Amino acid sequence: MTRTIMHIDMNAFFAAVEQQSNPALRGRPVAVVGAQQRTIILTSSYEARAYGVKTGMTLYEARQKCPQLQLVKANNRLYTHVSSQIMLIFQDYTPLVEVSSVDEAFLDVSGSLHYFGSVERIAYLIKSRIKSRLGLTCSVGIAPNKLLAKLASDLHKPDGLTLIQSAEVPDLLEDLPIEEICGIGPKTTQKLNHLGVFSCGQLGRFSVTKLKKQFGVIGERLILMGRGIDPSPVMTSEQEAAVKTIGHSMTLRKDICLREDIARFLSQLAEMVGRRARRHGVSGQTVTLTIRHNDFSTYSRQQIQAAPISRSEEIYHAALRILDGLLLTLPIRLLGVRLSNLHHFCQQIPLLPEERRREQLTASLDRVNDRHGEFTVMPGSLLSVKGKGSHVISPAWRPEGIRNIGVQ
DNA sequence: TCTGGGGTCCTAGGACCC
DNA sequence: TCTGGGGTCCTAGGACCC
Repeated sequence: MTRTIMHIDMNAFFAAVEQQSNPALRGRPVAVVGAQQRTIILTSSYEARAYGVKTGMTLYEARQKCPQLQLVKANNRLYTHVSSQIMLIFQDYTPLVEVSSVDEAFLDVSGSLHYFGSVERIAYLIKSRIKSRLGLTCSVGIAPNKLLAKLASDLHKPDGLTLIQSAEVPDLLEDLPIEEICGIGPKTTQKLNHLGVFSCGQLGRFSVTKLKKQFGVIGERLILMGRGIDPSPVMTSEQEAAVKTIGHSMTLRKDICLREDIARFLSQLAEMVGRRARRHGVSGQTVTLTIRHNDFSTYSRQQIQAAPISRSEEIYHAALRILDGLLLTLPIRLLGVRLSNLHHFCQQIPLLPEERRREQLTASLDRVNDRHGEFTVMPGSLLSVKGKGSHVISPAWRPEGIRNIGVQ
């Protein structure tokens, strides 16, 4: 059966939200940056993009490109709040909503087409509601599957609406560069180019055997990608697999060397991880310590615990044991603590339909929050203890207000 | 005062067991 | 006077995404 999948991608989301909440920023080159000292460009407005400012750039680089760039520190509470309002709008058009990130979602509208007349009508309604209620634009892609819907939403930005019909897929893909496909990154592109594959058309016709030899399991998927085939369903938060790892890491304001400094940060990271694990109702048996040195060399070491743990002190001590087994020679720039091998230790089964719906919403918002690291760490500078000069990591940031949003 | 943070999935190699 | 082979688990790292 032919499906109708919609991918909705908010345009320059963080920057657009900032411009919306502060009119002085409208029409100007704006970049949203992390709250930490050592940060990068998280998102930039279209005005800033015109100067070449891009996600991932250092502040220095961005300022070189655009000296009058307005830098705004990320206001995660605001973005999550706006995001949740957008996700609620989607629910009015289909229950099959997959929240894939804070500013993106897939909708399977196959079953609701007849209520609204056409898929274009649904797209129009969604776009105009987001625009009038929140003042934001989005790009909508419509196609028979997620892969193509995602591709479609990328074709026209900002404020785009792109429909890909099954019949036009071969023509569209024939000359499309492979790197346009979600899932084919720089390394894979490079390897494929080396094999003489540059377009999706070429990829779709390439020898499966050769691709499997070079890429393993991915090889088969690559062929399908080249042909625009993707049977994966739109997964609601209910259907989605349980979280598999919970971790926090942070680039420190200054590089550190002393064990007591390292230990202090580890205890804070362990607390953040533990708190989140307990909130999820899970404990984990594997603890991983990640270290990045000032030369950017990065490595991780893990240890299996005798039994699953979720208490912060236990996670902390596990991380410390790993640390004490290492020979450190360089200053440390980043520390990370991760809990995996997770087991559920309690189950809640909401019974009432209302409760159930609320649970579902909470779960998707949790994902919105949890998937984005920049939402979880507050600036150490804001919380540092006066006089002591210590860097203090905040508790995992959580939008308290979110749970109070009416579900109507 | 150059380079974030949250994840998922896959793989290669080694340990270990039968 | 020789050196199997399958399976599973674990570890560390890499590719990729937002």
